[in-house]
Amino acid sequence: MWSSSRLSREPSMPSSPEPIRVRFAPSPTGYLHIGGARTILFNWLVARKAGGQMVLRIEDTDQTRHVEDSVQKILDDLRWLGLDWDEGPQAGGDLGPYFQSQRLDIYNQYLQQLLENGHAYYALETPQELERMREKAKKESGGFRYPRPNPLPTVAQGLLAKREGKPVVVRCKMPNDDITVHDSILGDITLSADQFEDFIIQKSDGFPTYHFACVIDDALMKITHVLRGQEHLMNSHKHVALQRALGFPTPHYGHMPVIFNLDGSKMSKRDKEKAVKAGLPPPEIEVHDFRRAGFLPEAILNFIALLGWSTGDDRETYTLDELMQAFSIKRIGKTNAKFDRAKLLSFNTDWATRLPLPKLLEHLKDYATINDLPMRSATDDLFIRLLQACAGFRTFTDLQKKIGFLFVDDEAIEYDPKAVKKVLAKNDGAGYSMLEQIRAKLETLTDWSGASIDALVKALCESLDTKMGNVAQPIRVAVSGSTVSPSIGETLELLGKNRTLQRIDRCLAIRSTS
RNA sequence: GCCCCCAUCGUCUAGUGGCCUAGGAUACCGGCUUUUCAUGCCGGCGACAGGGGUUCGAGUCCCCUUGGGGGUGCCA
Repeated sequence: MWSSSRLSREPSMPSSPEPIRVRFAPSPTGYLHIGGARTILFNWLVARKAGGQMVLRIEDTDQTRHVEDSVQKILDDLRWLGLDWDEGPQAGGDLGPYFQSQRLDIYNQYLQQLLENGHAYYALETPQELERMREKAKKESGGFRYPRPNPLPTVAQGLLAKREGKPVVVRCKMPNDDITVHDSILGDITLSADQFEDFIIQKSDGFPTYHFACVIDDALMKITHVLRGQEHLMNSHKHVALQRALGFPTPHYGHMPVIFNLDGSKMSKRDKEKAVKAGLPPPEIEVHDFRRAGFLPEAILNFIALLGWSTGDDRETYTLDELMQAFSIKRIGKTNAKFDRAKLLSFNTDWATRLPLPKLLEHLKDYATINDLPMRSATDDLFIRLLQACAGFRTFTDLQKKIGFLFVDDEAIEYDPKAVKKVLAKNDGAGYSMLEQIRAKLETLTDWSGASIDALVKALCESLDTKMGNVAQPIRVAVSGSTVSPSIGETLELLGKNRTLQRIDRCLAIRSTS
């Protein structure tokens, strides 16, 4: 499952003294979001192309939002995508721990430093007080910016309040000068000092906020390049201020365009609940949704790589290895993109015909397993035959719809009323009569192979001077319950002679009792 | 409200002053292939948000307007 075809990697360039190190830092609040998948992809591509390292770090500083098992789920879907990491959970590394919740001592140490050198101070407002201030400011001027207390609470005062059990936070004292962030995608972004506010770096529960933990960890883990979503753009100035206060270098930043739904709304996992409530099928939002829906990781990766990045030529099909060769931060765009599932579908269809059989087999087994489908117990040989019989399929779900009848008991086949009416019952039961004729012929067939079944059907068509559909469709409906299955020879061969005849008999029997 | 970012077919995008009567992909429409569903092949429809500049010449540079997005959390 771990991408064994280790992508051909250039050995790291001996000429560059500073190896490129990137990170992906999800917070464990659920499954891996498709936008997060693109974030790690771009980071991964940068690292792998340069022979650098990929760090995976878990940002679990919000105890209230922590979701059980989500780290496991995120890692599992990352592996399924074929994206690996050199340091982090399950990979080890010298610069850990890689869970922020296990790094509290480290954060506290730097916090002391900032408190001592005056770059940070204790703030004593309660959340309720802040809320009131915010509301008041909103009414009066439309926006709230935390006013720095004058004089600042002393460290002694802060400590005392803490001991008394009051909610005390630590805030970063922002500089009085403008800050310019050099963004490799957007260019220089300058924010004037009057836009800054002294933001919280340690919460009253003793945990660091995202900004603080992120800046310290990026520095300590020697991260050189930070590619993240544009929603973080305004955070960079805070991060740069913190880096300066702490004496850390600033990594290279790049803020990527954001991915939205086709209607312009945010792609949110809540979209799924909303759709269900409206009686609609839930849309795929998280990587796991796509996995469960029968998409191929190669197609997903290829598709999301093209959301906000392109090479400039007309080529659209890339393997992960090819993406790595072609990738360049310089060619990341600035424009937000909408996620078009129809186009993903076409990529998937393409990859379904392009991927070598063993890969397809691996993915199909994964699909059958995570969906707990009856076909999951099939042998590799059978899976391969199914894949071949369904050539041209778009997703594994389409394949499942096409051959699912093979894994249902003969007595449990449900007949689609529409199919029965159209193919069997119409014209005074012409289809049933045809079925009786063909059943007799099939029974005498000794060589039960797709080719000879097809030949038999063809011969019957010719002798009756009728179209293939008039013969094949009644059989198809009789054995599968629907009008869709692989070619008729293939369908019957896969089912086997006994089951074929049994199903035809049952179909005819049901007719006479209704 | 304030601050920041963005702006080419419905969608993803190519395009960095003349190669653009704007290219590709997808979607859609039509045709062909076909024993079902798909696939595949051929053809068609379809965009430079608006207004000012700059220039011999603007999708490409500048300004304004409009539109979209983001930030303004003891979330990340």
